[in-house]
Amino acid sequence: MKIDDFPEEGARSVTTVETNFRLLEALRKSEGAGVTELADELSLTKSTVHKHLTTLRKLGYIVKEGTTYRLGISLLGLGTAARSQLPFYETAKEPLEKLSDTTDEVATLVVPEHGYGVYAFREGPVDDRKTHRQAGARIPLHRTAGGKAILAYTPTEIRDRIFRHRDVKFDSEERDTLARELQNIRDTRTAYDRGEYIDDWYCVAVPITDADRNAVGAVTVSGPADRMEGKLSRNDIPNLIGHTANSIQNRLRSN
Amino acid sequence: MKIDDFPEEGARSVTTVETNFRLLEALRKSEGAGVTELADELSLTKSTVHKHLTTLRKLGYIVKEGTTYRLGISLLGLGTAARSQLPFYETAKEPLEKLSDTTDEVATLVVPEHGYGVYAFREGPVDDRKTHRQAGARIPLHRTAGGKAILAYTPTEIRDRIFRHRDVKFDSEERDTLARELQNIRDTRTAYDRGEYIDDWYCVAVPITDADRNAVGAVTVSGPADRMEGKLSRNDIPNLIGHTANSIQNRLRSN
DNA sequence: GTTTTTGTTCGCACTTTGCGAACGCCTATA
DNA sequence: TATAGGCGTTCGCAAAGTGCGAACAAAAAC
Repeated sequence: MKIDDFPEEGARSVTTVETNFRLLEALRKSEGAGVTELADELSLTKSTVHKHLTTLRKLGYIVKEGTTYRLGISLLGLGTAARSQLPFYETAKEPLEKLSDTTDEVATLVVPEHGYGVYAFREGPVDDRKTHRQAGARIPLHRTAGGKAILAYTPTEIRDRIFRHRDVKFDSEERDTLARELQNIRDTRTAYDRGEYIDDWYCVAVPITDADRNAVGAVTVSGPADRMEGKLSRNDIPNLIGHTANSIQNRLRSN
Repeated sequence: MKIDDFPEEGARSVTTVETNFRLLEALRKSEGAGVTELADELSLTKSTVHKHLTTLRKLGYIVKEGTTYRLGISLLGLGTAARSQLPFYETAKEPLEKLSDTTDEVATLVVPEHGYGVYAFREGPVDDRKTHRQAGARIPLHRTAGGKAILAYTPTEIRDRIFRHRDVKFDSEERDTLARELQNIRDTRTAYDRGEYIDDWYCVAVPITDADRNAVGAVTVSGPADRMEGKLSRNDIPNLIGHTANSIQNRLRSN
């Protein structure tokens, strides 16, 4: 229900709000920007950008330092509220921290949300200022370990709807390969990404499913290709992830 | 600069954006709500609310399950991006986790932002679904330990500007009491909140200051009054916090 | 000292918001 | 099974407010 929640095309929407969020996303990427810079980037006039920024500043969601604008820490409040409403977040947090500790790699909790995977939690030995790796970042479902773990436990028609919406095209060969891979994931409960999504970055994932065997999330461990290669050959990682995922899943289902 | 960043009164702003964020804040508090409920709460028509929700859904920031709308995990991305742009967040995280571990209480990093304190980080043994205690939540500066630690290292004229903006009124006695307390904080580098802000909840804080001796944040430890009372009498907590704050401060200043 | 680039303000045309009313669906109750 | 009241959704339209452009101010670059 949640994973493929898209409004119908042509549904009426508020363009002013869209503009506003384009601004926020621009600020997210640029870590501090001025009015002209943002206006150029988004093809808006300076006055429009200025008015929007002033509004956000008044609301306390962005901050102005000298002549540059930045996202405000207050924005975290919306995200953490969303996260705490996840039925399994509080129980997942500790096991994930432990998982990251024992593997000494990055552990994440991925959750499906309108056709993407979204990191609900991310913890590990990597100081990461890259926004696309932080909690809240969106990742493609069909090219990541966590995403594929989720897709493997998602009904076909929903899967197709997602691909259609996200404009993911497969030729028939790619389609077969994916189908085989998903079957394999269902057999082993383990999904892999060997540098598919980010070069030299390996990731292993185990799905979390609800009582109907539909994916509600995935637990992942990821790290640099060479280091992960070694750890994987010792074959302990998938089991550790599996235990973490299972304990979260059990506590979820016993509610 | 950041702490008292307010747009001039009467500055032009975009009312549509304000409405949209009122909606998001309503969703934040209600953990899932329907169109009618939100329309009533915000005194808007159902059609207006519906259009805004559809827009946010299209952008992927909220999610519709059946007939209720919830905040989406994607919102986390904006907040984590803001946080990672803090010059001392990455270095502060680990010491704070350790502080929470050794004290076995909640440890936080509070940062000043337009007249409030904002939790940039919060970690501890309390499963907290209350939004006003999560990372990103805003707390009053003059009634909390973290806030007072920050105020103690903020120039008087900025302090007054904040109080004016946040509509905090003091009679002359209260003003004197606060002044004495802030002086005491400067002498000891330690601020206390003994149930002032939340009943039966004690908090201890140490400021983080920049090279000009202006506050850029505060490290706090907090917990239930009785338990904290005991721990404080053994007098180890303020020192632990102090060490954590100092190590963050040193690394910040050596950049 | 001059030129360029930046942020900010203002008034206005036109896009768009937000409203109200109507519709259809589902649930509760008789 | 009928019916009433609740809900979310759709639509057209008037009023409102967005977004533009031009002009100004202030700072930075040359």
